[in-house]
Amino acid sequence: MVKAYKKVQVAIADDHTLLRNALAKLINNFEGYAVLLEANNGKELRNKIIQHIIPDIVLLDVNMPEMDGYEITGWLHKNYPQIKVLVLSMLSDERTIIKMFRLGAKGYLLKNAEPEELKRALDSLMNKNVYLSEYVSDKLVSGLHKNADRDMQPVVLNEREREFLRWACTELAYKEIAEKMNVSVRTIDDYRQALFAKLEVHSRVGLVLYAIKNGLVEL
Amino acid sequence: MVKAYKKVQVAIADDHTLLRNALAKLINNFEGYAVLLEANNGKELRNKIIQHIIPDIVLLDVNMPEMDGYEITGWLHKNYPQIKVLVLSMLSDERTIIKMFRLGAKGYLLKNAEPEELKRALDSLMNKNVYLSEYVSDKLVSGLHKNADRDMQPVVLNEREREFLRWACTELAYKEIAEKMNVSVRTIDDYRQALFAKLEVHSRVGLVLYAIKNGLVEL
DNA sequence: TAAAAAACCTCCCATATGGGAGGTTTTTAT
DNA sequence: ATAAAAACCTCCCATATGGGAGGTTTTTTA
Repeated sequence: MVKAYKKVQVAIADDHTLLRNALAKLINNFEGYAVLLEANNGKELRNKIIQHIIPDIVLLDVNMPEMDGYEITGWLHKNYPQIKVLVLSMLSDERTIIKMFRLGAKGYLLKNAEPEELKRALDSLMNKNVYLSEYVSDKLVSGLHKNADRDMQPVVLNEREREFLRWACTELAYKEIAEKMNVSVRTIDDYRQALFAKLEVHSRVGLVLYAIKNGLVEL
Repeated sequence: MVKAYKKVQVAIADDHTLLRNALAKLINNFEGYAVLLEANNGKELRNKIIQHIIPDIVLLDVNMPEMDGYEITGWLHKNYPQIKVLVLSMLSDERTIIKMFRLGAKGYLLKNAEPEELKRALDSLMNKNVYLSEYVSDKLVSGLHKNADRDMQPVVLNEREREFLRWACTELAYKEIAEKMNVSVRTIDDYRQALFAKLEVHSRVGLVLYAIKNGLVEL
């Protein structure tokens, strides 16, 4: 605390209070870093930044209520491009990783990383403006290889499709879903086919998995 | 560090290294508590305890690879009943909570709790041998109300059923799963029926939802 | 205002899924 | 040693699901 140089200011946004606080402690113990602010979700983070509490680095959970990691990353990239976003996630799928980098993230860290890796990531972000673990680099490269186009533009669902998707994550048969949504079973078939195409799945289980992975349903 | 009295020895088992380490820091900062050991999963924790590294309290994640929270809690309760288990979970469904308490857990904490609540929980565990947050008490009571019998005895799946359940959370058809598991489709039907009965669902979507809610599959 | 797309529909068909009645063999527990 | 259970199987049947060809009506957008 008697250091003369200015510490790197870190912001943490994560709705898991326990993890967030613990992370803050961890980071405050890192040489040269200090936690400037903590937020429960993207909206809270944005509000504080708007009030001129400007961190150098934002440590961000992908899945948050109110304003998730995607939104806030996009907003930061647009309005405060100098703030470096380090994504902290439990998910290790290509899509999420690629999506976050496209939105402007500078690094991606899995939640089961070692604390040393977090330190390395922060250092790398300050020195080289980017952090890529071997694991993430692999995912990025192989991901870019595959579908240069489709994976890049985020999937957009309309309200009707989202509603159907939520019902699909239910033990109701399509016939029953049709009744719930006041349409014929055939229309449900159309929703299903549209979603199958958009989400690149071919079964109801695929729909359920997508919906859960992307937080479109409550568990 | 110059305290005269003996600190309460805490063990942490969680596969999220970052959270685990951070939690350790947090707890080491609590007056009167010290982290004795950290483990990546239940099996690792068990091995250390067998080697006579005996904590007073175990802080346990429900969802871990190798040996999950359920197994290790049952094992601890049977072999080291004096060790108090505090469950740390992201899930807040009645079933999980009730299951853990039946298996011998002494407290249940959500991962988005405040650090203060963790401190309170630890204190309560040492003083009163139990910790119930208001939230968890509610869930317990309402849960007990409903199905006094079935919900109480924890659902036990065997290895074959768990394997099938993991495949069920896949876009593979049962026929393909049968090939993967080297059994006939009819045998798969048996697994399915057994699971439908045990988990009280009646569709594949129900299986998927259960598996995800209970952390039996990786997302 | 014309074209496109979104929202809804009918009829058809193959395969997947869920459910029931029965059976053998191997493993586990008493 | 014997009973129970777990693990595996055959055959049958009804419904659910996934996929295709085609159509009307309303809303959006160029």
